[in-house]
Amino acid sequence: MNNIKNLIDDKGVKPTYHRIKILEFLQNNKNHPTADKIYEEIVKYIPTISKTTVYNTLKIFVEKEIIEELTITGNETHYELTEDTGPHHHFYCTQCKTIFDIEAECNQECSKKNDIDGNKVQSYQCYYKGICCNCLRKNNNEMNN
Amino acid sequence: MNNIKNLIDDKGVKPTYHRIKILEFLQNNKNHPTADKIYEEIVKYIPTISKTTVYNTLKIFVEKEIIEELTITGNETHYELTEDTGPHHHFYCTQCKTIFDIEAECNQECSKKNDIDGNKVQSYQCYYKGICCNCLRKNNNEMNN
DNA sequence: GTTCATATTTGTAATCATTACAAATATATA
DNA sequence: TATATATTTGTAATGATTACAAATATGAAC
Repeated sequence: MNNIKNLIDDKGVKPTYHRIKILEFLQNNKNHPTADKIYEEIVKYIPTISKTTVYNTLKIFVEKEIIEELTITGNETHYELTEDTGPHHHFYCTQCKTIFDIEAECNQECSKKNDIDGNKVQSYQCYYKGICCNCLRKNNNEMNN
Repeated sequence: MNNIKNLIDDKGVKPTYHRIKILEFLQNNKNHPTADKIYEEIVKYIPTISKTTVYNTLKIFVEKEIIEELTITGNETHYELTEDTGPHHHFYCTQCKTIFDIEAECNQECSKKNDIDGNKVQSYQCYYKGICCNCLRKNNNEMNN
């Protein structure tokens, strides 16, 4: 709670109750939620919160690089904390729509560049799309029945 | 023209006039156009074409892996030919909204995997977001005036 | 060539995430 | 306490994409 407050404060963002709760949720949910998912969960605890506030807050957090946005699926943005856990890739399962982390065993150097060919880099993302192992197994079981 | 016809035919897609023109456009425009941009240009030559046809066609092409979709910006999908030019990254300028290729000097091996940790890979993308060198220069000039 | 089944295309309406915007509320400052 | 500023809220608008049914074209069988 307090470290979250400081995290926001340090970036020059006023740590309001709403903002703290949203960041807290992202810290406890590493499954790359969408704005809508965040709203659905937060509204259980803050019934008066509006979806616009969630969008506004997420936008501020992205600008301040407190969180990062993942644009993988094409129709909704997912969010994650700007982690201290080092660079990682993402896997998006087109069947169950889940996004999960993939250890980035290669291109560590790419992720650290803040300049490439004279262009100023603000963020770097890599993602795989495909069928996750859970769905593969499920599909296989259904085939054999 | 004929090679495009064959390219479509080989993938089991009937090479209709619309489909050939759409693929032809993508072959001549390497600037990662959106569905809307493709429609705008094609409709000049085929005034009766509908936007739905463009979307349908692009979807078929993606399924057959004739083209690839880039989901970078979060609010619209960009398309490019599944190139024979080897893997590359993309740079998205948040100021001028341009997408251009970046030579992939690292992680060549990642892009070739069709299995990662037991998950079946269908596509792989890496992108940078930031300010391109043209916009940087422009911004700099404006500052000095 | 005609008939029939199928594939493709079209146009319109719906969907859904996100944003715009102005009013309402809370917060901080004098 | 009064006033300015920041935050939050609710509603309406936007815009890319999809759903869907009707219209049209294509191809095979006769």
